[in-house]
Amino acid sequence: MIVKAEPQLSPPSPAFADSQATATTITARRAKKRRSSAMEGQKSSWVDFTNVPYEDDGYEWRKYGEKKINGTSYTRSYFRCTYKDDTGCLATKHVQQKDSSDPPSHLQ
DNA sequence: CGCGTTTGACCTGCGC
DNA sequence: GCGCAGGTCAAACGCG
Repeated sequence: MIVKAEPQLSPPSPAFADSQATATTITARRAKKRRSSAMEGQKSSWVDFTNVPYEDDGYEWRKYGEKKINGTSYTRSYFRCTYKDDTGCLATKHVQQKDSSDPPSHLQ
C-alpha cells in the first residue's frame, strides 16, 4: 500500500522567499551538537531488552529516535525502514518498553 | 568511506 | 488559548 503524498505546490507569493529564509533559520537553529563522553560507561544499549524486528515485516528497521515518556521508566524506540528508498516503506515502528515485564513481541 | 546508531532540539496534536 | 506529551529530524561518532 504505497500512498504517495502529493507535493502541493505553493503559489508564487512573497511567502516563498520568506519560506527559504525560515528554512535557513531552522537549519541554523539546530546547531551542531557534540556527543560528549556521557555514555562512556554505557553498554551497547537497547539491545539488552529490545531486538531489531528485522523480519517482522520482511524489511530491516533502523532506529531513528528514542524518547523517554512518562518522565522515566518508559522508553519508546522509533524504527524506520532501512531500505525505505528501495522498498518505499514509509511506515514507522514504535516499540515502547515497559517498566516491568511485557516483551516487545506484540508490536503493532 | 559509508552506514547505523545515539542524542538533543523543535514542531505538532491533544487535553484542560 | 495555552501547556504538555509525543513524535520527527538532523548532526556527530563509532564500527564494518
